[in-house]
Amino acid sequence: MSKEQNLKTAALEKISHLDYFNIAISVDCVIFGYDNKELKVLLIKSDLEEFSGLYSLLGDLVRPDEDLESASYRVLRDRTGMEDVYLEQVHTFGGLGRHPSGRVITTAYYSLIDIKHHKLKLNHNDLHWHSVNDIKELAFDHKTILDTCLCRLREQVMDHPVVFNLLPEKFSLRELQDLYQSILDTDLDRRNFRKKIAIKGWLVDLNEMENNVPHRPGKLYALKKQHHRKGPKTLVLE
Amino acid sequence: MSKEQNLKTAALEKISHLDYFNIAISVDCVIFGYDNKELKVLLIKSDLEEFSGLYSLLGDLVRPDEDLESASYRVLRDRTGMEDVYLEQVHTFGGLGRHPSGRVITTAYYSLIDIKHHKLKLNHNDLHWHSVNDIKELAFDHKTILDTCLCRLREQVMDHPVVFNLLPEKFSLRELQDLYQSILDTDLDRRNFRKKIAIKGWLVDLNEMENNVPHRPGKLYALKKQHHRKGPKTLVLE
DNA sequence: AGTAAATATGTACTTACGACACATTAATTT
DNA sequence: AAATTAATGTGTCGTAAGTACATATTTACT
Repeated sequence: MSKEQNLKTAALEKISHLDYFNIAISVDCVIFGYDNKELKVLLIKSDLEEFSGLYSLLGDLVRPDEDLESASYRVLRDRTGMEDVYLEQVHTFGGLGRHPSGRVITTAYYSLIDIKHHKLKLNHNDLHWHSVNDIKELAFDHKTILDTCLCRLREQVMDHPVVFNLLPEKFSLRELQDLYQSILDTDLDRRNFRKKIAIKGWLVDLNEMENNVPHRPGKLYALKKQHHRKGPKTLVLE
Repeated sequence: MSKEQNLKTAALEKISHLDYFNIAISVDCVIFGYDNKELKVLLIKSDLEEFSGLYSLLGDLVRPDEDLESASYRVLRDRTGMEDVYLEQVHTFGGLGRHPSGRVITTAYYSLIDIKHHKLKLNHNDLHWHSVNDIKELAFDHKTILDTCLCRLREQVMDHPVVFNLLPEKFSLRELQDLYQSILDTDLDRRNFRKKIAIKGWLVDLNEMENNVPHRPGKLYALKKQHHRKGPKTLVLE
């Protein structure tokens, strides 16, 4: 290798080394909620000029002294005031042009919370629940991120007892079915749905009844303790 | 806010800003192969003193001008000489202590290649195929990464035609069953396995026979063109 | 020619899934 | 108080897929 090439290589390496650390990493949380028979997601008005008028997911840069889950929980805590929330990593998005101010790679998480239990810390802020079905466009690549997380949620819903995090502790089978229908965006046969849920063995019959419903009240159920899934998803290996 | 606090905050922000860009991001590839009825993974001797004697996955820092898939393909190309390889993102690992030289967040991919078709570019290097079952310990958190990717592969195997990337173009049903058994680490009933595969409709009967086998030769099959899955996994939304 | 080893195939049993109808209960209305 | 309304609660049948299991056939090898 010639002397010039050596110099050139050294210079390149120097630049490269600096650039390697010129990539920022963030987390974005797709925070799902459920209300009025609709699946909702928590969004905030984008503060970037490029995306003025558009909403975006809740996210933040990852700090040097926290891991990815900690960063996600910080975002969740700051925005919703909630702590023990179901959280699951979905995908990392690293496209070159995804952030107008520079190179930012983001890891997307989805989480499930009971809307009723959270006091929006920030009514002064432009933070609101939006019906997932109504969302056509978001800032950055956040629409893709949302779609990816929704897709993951739909994959999970029948095999894992996660969506109970969207409901109050006690619920009727009708409420549960309505929730499933919102998530899957389909109608389900009531008898087959009940059979399917019964087989899972996830629920306990509380021997209580709904009240304050304008019709015959249904039985109330709760998720069995052993199936509670709060906190970050634990990797189940093998 | 007092003046001192202001100064303090400004200083903190300065430090924080620098630190934000003091996180490096890498990709690690779990490159699976299949040979001698065993599932293999491509590993290299770790070059870090802390992990001397241990093997590690193949990875590299992500360059500022490439996205995550490009970085993974670069690693694959450099190490195996192969281009059109199945690749799927699995998980991002961002623990604080995972890299001894500093903060490195890594996105893990797995890929599937036909061992026979790749000319190990680097026999001089300490690059070798290892039986997945024999691996007890790896450098960094790479054992966890490997386990996570193996877990994902097992989830995919029955529902998606991906493992054919591990086989030559033409194969017998016995070879395919052996492969499934290696991946799932179980015995499968031959008749039920064939029925299950037949129902998928993934294969074409080539009307050819094995040869050079020391027993009655079986029919040869190939994956239908329409089910070929090369390149990076395409996100199928909704 | 005989033996060994693998291929190729079918049936009976059980379990899950999907379509579908009717009696019951409580709140509301008349 | 009786009738109406709207939702709850439950069972069957046909179909599709999953599992367990045995025998005849073909080729290579000795």
